[in-house]
Parts: sequence; C-alpha cells; structure tokens
Amino acid sequence: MDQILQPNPYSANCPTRLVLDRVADKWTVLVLGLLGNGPVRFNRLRREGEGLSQKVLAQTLRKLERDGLISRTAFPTVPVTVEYALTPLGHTLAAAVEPLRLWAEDHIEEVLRAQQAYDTQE
Amino acid sequence: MDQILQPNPYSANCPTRLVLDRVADKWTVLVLGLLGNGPVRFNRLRREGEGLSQKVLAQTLRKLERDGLISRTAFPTVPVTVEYALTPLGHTLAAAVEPLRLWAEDHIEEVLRAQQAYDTQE
DNA sequence: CAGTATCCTTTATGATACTG
DNA sequence: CAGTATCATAAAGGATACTG
Repeated sequence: MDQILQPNPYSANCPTRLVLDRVADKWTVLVLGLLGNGPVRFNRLRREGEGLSQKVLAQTLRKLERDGLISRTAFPTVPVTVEYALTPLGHTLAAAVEPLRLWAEDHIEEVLRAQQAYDTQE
Repeated sequence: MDQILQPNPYSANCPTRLVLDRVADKWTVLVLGLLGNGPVRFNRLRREGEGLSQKVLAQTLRKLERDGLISRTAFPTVPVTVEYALTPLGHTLAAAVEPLRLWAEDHIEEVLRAQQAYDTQE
C-alpha cells in the first residue's frame, strides 16, 4: 500500500533526497569550489584540498563525473596530464552551493561562540 | 615553512572548512528543512525524516544545538514534550541551504540520465 | 515522549605499494 | 602524473533495551 498522497521531499525514496545525499557532503562542496575558476589537474586538487587523500579525491571525482557534474580530459603527454572541469550542469550546482560557502565565512565567529557557550555550561 | 600568503578557504585549518565540514552533510540539510516552517517535536522529526534513526537524529540535534543553529525547549507535560526550532542564526543557514534543495529538485532528471550514460558505456 | 547506553555490524578512511 | 589495489583501522550507523 504505502500510497504517497503528496510528494514529500523528506521521504527516503524521494529523488530529491537521493541527489542531496550525494551532493551535500563536504568533499563535493570542496571540489566544486576548487574547480570554480577553471580546469584543474589531479595533483593540484590534491595539494589544494588539504586533508583530502588521494584515494578519497579519486572516489569523489568518479562520483562527480558519473553524476555529470565534472568532465575528465586526459592529454597524451608523457606522463599523462588529466584535467578536471565543471560541466555546465556542474556550474549550476557550484552556484547553488556558493551561498553555503559565503554563509560559513560570514557566520563562523557566531558558531564558534555558540559552541563555547554550550561547552562551558553543559 | 609553509607560510600562508593569502587565506586559503581550502586549507584544512581554515575556519570556513571547519564550519562546512559540520554543516554540509545530508542530515543537517534535512533537519534544517524540516524545521523551516516552525517548531517540530522530536518524534515528528523522526517520522518525517525517513531513514533517519532515533540515534542519528538525536546526535544531529545535539550538534545543531551546540552550533547555535537550533533551540531546544522542553515543556513540563507528562510525558515531557520537546520542541526544536531554528534560531535566528539557523534561519540564515536554512536560507543559504535552500538553493541547494531547489537545485536538487530542478536537476534530478539530468543527474539520473548522466548516471545511466556513465554506467552503460563504462 | 524523548531520549541515553550498549553492543555489534557495516562503511569509510588511511597507509602503503604498485602501474600505464 | 594519475591513478588502482590491498589491507588495516577508525568512524558511523542499526538494533535493542532501558529511563525520567
């Protein structure tokens, strides 16, 4: 039975949830930000995304590629050079994520103060 | 040495990263959405957030409370009633997250098609 | 109702080594 | 350079039981 009277974006089988689950994680947000200003090579992403290991970076890039958010271009140099870039779709997502990044910058102080207040009295 | 000439939002010790790491996860986005239209009680959140277990919901709520994003109000009924609501700060975050939710709704089809294309040829 | 505590399983990540 | 493969470990999550 289990009929759905109105599409609930919070139900587990809602497609919106499927996308959010994939897209709302810190490494996705990070990589999208790193690619925001043009194509970047693998090892440069690795260096600039501190704390992001080679393995996790590779996994993240595969997923983003599968989702059609980034493109992968290999140049036949020796050794090979690989560039990652946002697709048009990826650009729209990067734009949607930007407010979140700005929020973090604007409100970091307030969050840290709230944490301290919570920790001291609790 | 490793001197930082300009603050890099992608370095691990950048405070923006600290906030994004906490805030850019699917349960946070989900709960903020559920609280967007006013206070909600614990078990209602549990029911409406399909796939979100009691344990994980409790953990998520504690973190959000610690970050100053939501408030917890206990009413001395029997049994006790607890309402969670966005703080003013939480409302600003919910607003910043909204574009991401809209993006997911608007582009789900395109993402699913990209995944199929990737899976068939690969 | 609104949780916490515990145990146990699954998943994710880290380190290391290796390849076209 | 740009990865993959493997193994070990840590972190996250589910199930269950219990409490003010």
